[in-house]
Amino acid sequence: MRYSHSAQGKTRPPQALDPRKQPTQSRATETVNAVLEAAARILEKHGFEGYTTNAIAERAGVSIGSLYQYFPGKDAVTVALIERELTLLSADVTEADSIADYRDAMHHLIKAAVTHQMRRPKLARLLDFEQSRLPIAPRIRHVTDAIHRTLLRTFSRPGAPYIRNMQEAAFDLIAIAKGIVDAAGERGETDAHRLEERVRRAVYGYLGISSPSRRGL
Amino acid sequence: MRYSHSAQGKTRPPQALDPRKQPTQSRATETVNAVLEAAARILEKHGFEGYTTNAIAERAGVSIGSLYQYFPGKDAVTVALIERELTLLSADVTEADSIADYRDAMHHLIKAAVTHQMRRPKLARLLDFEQSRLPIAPRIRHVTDAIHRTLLRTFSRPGAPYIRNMQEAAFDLIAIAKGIVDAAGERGETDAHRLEERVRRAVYGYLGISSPSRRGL
DNA sequence: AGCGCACATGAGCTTTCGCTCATATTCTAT
DNA sequence: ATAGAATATGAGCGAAAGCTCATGTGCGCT
Repeated sequence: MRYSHSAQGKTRPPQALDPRKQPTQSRATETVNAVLEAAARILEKHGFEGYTTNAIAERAGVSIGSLYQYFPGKDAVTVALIERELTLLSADVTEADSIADYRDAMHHLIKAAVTHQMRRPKLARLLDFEQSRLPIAPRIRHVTDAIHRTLLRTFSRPGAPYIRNMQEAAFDLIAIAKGIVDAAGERGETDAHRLEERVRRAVYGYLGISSPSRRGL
Repeated sequence: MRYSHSAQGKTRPPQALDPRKQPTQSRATETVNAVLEAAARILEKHGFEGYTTNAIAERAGVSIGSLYQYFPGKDAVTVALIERELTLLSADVTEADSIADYRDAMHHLIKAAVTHQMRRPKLARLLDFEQSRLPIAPRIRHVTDAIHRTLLRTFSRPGAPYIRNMQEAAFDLIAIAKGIVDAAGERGETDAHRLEERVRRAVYGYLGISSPSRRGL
């Protein structure tokens, strides 16, 4: 009976989990944001090792009681953080929908993926891992689905190569980008452009299209 | 703090000046193996959630005290398990050194990587994560270095394409394979051949060589 | 001023988990 | 058979972590 899911067992009367409910730039929102950023920073600095609710609250400058006023449990903090980060990525990714040329759209997608994973590399990696451990939260599902749909739409463009299994390809492309960037991040690489170029080679190879322009490797 | 090698720190008598002890491995080895396999099974079934020393000992059919007789701490169990799994991979990978043709060697490497990651997908994924969290154990370093060297040797074969940065390429290839296979494993895919084919496309694209045995994609 | 509501606080409860150590058991040598 | 070394056992200790709740504090309203 450890990890509490997003929903709650006990009768906790008031609002709890929803960070964006009131139109006011309220103290509640401030606290929620402070907690999320504190959680992010702790994950980046100490990993799961130091990722405790007490540490998060202290770093956020709020009491532990306040943290539990806005989040039903530790996992809810993590889920909210995942949602926050994925929303940033999603906003970037969906821009591809308004790019006419297929190649330009693909380029944009790869850049978005690499940029996201490089922005806060350790955080992205750790959250990714937690996401696989946690029960699938609808709020997260919603965001990842939007990303996925943009990929599928891009694959269906005029000018796009034939792709046997688009669903599969969408997952694989994300996996390739994450794989290369995460591993590089762990080794301390920081040059996003180089990484982008390498991811592009792998992705274009995967899709069976020749690398555009490009130096001969 | 804890971590360290798989065996004990005390002076263990080399056992067996008495030749009658042949058919059964020593009890120490039995216990160590039981513990490692128990640890593996718990990780596969419950993830880090249920990965406690008491649970490992119980599942291995030994007492918690015995576990600590052979391992200086919990992390040492994990390190030994990582070493055990990586050694299997390494044995497979280094076979590539005795394959004459460059393409055949690459094919073998990719197959080995995919097979390893697919054999016990969840275990491989979790151990991979732990490896990044733990201080670098020399025994593990040794095994991964051997794998890495085989990759570099393969890249240097006659017939191999020009590769600008072989170190980087070696890391990237492993990352691509892990990325694709891990993500697929999480979605429940089990067809190793299909995965191999996809990894090959990405890898060959990355290396800038056209995919051999052409299925039109 | 007085009242009541909304939220903040943090000491501390409860449980879990890594690990120890006093004791028991098994093995080996004589 | 007996001593003594080697090894196994598991109750339980100390620390850590998630979470609660009795109490405190600020604020709007009358």
